[in-house]
Amino acid sequence: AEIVDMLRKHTYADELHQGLRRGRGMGARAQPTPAWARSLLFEKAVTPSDVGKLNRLVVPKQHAEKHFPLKRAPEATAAATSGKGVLLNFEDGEGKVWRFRYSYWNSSQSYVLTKGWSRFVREKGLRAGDTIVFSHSTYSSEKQLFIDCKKTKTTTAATTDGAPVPVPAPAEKKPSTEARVVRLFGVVIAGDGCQKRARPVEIAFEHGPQELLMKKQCVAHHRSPALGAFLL
Amino acid sequence: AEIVDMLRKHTYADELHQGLRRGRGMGARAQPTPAWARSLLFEKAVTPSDVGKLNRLVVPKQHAEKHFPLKRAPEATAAATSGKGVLLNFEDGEGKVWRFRYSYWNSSQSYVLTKGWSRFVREKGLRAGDTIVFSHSTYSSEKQLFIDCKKTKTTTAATTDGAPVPVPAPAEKKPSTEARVVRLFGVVIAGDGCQKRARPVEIAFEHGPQELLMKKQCVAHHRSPALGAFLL
DNA sequence: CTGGTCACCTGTGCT
DNA sequence: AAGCACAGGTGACCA
Repeated sequence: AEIVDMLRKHTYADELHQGLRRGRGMGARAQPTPAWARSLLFEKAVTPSDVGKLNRLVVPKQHAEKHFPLKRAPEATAAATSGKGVLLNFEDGEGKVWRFRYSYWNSSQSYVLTKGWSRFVREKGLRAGDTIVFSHSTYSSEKQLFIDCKKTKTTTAATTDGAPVPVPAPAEKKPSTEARVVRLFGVVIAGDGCQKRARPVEIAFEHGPQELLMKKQCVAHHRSPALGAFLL
Repeated sequence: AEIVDMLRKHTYADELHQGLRRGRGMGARAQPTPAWARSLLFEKAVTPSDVGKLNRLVVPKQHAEKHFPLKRAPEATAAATSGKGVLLNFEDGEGKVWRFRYSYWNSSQSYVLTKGWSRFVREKGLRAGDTIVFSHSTYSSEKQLFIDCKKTKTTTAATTDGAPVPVPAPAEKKPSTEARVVRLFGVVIAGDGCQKRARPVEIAFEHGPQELLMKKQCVAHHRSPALGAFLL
C-alpha cells in the first residue's frame, strides 16, 4: 500500500531527484549521459494522433511489453495494470529529465504515455513523421531510460498530412532591432505607432464558413464586459 | 470512518428523509420555503459543459470557498478535500430537495457538483446560458440551502433542442464613463489614444445578435498556420 | 453491456 | 507581463 501511494504521489525523494537533475529553471544536467553509454531499445515514427490533441503516445505493444516495466513486479501489477499506471523518467539528449505516466488502456488494448507527453511534444516541436528514439543505460546498475527525437528535414518540409505549419524554426527571441508590436491572430494590432490599416476586414477560415474553426463559449463571466464589438 | 461511509452511501435515514420531502414521484413539499426566507449567495450562468455530458457543475472558486462548507470541519477536511467530497442538500422553488455530491478536484483546482447534477439538468430542462441561483435560509438555525434556475427567455420558444444556446440578457455591465479600449494583460493596447478608426467593427455570427455574448475561441490547435487573418 | 460517476488532465483566456 | 481559474476533455470503474 505504501508503494502504491508512492506511485500515486510524488515522494520527497522524487522531488529531490528531479530538483537535482533539473538544476535551475530550464535545467540542463551538468553532465548529460553520453551516447556511447546508451543502448537502443526501439524507435517509433510518431503519428498525427501522437502529436495531436489526444495528449498521448501509443507505445507499440511488442516494444512496450518487451522493454517497459509495467508488469514487472507481480505485486505491483494490480496497481499498474488496473488504472494508474506508473511514472517513468526519461532523460533527453540535453540531460533534461522528462516524467511521463505510462499505463495500459484496456479499452484500446494499448500501452500509452499520457501525462507529461504533450509538454514534450510542444517543447521539442515534435511533428507527425518525426521519430522518437528510446534507449537505456548500458550500465545495468543504472536503470536510466532515454528519449530523443529525430526531426524530419524541415527545409523542404513537404507535409504529408493536413498539417502545414511551416516550422518557423525555434523562432528565436525577437531581434532587438525589430519594432515591438502586439499581434493578435498573427496580425499586428498595436505597436509601431499603431500603423494605419490599409486593408479591410477579412476573416479567413480553413474549412469554410460553416466550420469557422471557432468554438463558442458562454462568456456570461462575472466581471468581463460584454465584448460585442471589436474596435481597433 | 463510519461517518465517511455515511457520506458515501445513502443511509436509511437519508432515504427516509428524502422520501418524506419528496412525497410521491414528483414530490412537491407541502410548504416550500418562501422566497422572503432566503438570502442570495451567488448565481452562475451555466456553460455548455455544465449542462452537457460531463455531468458536473463547476462552482466558481471564489463562491465555493466563501459559501460552501467543504473545508469547515478540520477533521473532515482530509476526507472532503482529498477525494470523496460531501453530499449537500438543496431545496428548489417547489420544495423538492436535490442532493448533490460536492467535491474538490485537485487536478483542475476546482470545486464541482457531480453526482445528482445531471438529473437536475435533465428534469429542469436546464440549458447553456440559463442561470442557477444559490441561496440559503435567512434563519441561521436552519442551514437549508436552495437552488433555483432562471431560464433564459426563449421568447419565441423556438428551441426544442439542437443546441441553440440562448443567452442571458445583454450585459449591462459597462462602466459608462470608461472609454472602450482593447486590453491585453490588462494593458490598453488599442483605444482612444491609438486610434485611427472611428467605427467599431461589429462581428455578428451565425445565430444572430443574441449570440454575441458568446466568445469566439480559436480551435485550430497546433495545426493551422497563423490562422488566416483577422484584420480590421 | 451500457450509461452514470469518479478522479484525473490540459490549453486557453482573463486578470 | 505570469499565474490561475475553468471549460472542455479522458479512461476506469461500477451498478
